Amino acid sequence: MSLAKSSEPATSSPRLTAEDWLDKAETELAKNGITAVRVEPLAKKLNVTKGSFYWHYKGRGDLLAQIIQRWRNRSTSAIIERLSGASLSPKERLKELFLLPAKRNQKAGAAALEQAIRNWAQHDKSVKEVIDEVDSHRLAFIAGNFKALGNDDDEAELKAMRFYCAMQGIAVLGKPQDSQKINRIFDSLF
Amino acid sequence: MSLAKSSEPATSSPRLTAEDWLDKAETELAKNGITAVRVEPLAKKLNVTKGSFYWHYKGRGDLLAQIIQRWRNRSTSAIIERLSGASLSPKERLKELFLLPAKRNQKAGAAALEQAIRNWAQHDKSVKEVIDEVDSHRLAFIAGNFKALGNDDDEAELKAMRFYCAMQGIAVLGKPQDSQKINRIFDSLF
DNA sequence: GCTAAAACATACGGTAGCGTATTGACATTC
DNA sequence: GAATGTCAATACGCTACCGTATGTTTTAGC
Repeated sequence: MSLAKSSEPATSSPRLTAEDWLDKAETELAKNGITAVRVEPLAKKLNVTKGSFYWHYKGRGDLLAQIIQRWRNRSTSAIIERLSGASLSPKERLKELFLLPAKRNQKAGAAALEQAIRNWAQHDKSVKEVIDEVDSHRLAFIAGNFKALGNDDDEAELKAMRFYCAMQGIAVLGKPQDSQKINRIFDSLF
Repeated sequence: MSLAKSSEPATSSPRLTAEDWLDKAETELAKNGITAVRVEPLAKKLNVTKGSFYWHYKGRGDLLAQIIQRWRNRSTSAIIERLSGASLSPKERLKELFLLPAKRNQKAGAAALEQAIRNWAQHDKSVKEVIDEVDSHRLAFIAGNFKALGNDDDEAELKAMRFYCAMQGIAVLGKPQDSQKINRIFDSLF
């Protein structure tokens, strides 16, 4: 059986990769905040000892740095995907974006992850910079769509800000929120 | 000098009260999150040892419980104050509320405190309950003002939700944000 | 000024986590 | 099949923090 390429070790591979650690760390971050992503507890959840961790990473700080880096890349490229996601009108694009936090298609709480990172940024300046960058990126994207809908630059900027604030507000309130009311709020933002 | 009544020990009183611990804990919570409110570090910042703390409180959990309790009381009574703050039109009331996070009149970041608590609630169910209660309270207050402006129940509820989401969104983005733009957003929410 | 309570200090045992050093188990390559 | 590289286990020292137990000092009442 030399047709190896065992890219998927099914349930639990005997060996771990650096990404496995990142994934678990991300999950833990989303669930319990940045202070909960510790190497020894993570090791237990991965059924290994921290001896493994310190082979893949220089230390805890290294792991945290890579977490925020990966999130930054994904958050910006995710928008590009939607941008290139053709066959969508500007308003449809915005609706997709608006309903993201509510949707469950995301891998187990992308909204929770963002919340956790946003909170993390309150005590970490470098993380705050990443968030500001992502926010600017998103705002530019949203404003672009409002312009495509016929708004002038000034109006588009304002509506984009209002749109994004409402989005984040819904996420922060963190209630189930019947989707009907959310839809009506969406429609009232143009 | 028997004209005592030393209610204000000026800079640093020789003895501490339970409220002094609460204040410092609250400050620490707002600045660095709930995991940063630890008894020994707090003791250092208060220039005492934890021997003092364990006289005033049963333990760390006790302190945390009182923090959230005090915030709950203040957050609900604060609205009542504004309600009774007469000589204000409904719209003026809403504007006051809307601009709260931006204002610096609050004692060193009431917005940061709320953010920290909101995050804390993500890993603590009992805290989440308190937040939900406060949110409901505020939403009811906001909706009441929209009704006073002539909106029917349904419309008022929707606008209140949109208003509150925008508010929280602005707070969560946490940028300096020129107040002019915020004012325009406010005006567009009616 | 003696006393009891209030406010704080000191000292202790215990846990959890970080990071390092050393060694061990496979796997690959030659 | 011996060397090398990859991934992980074990053992260690260290720090931070919790909570308790037990002094010690300050304050107030009489």
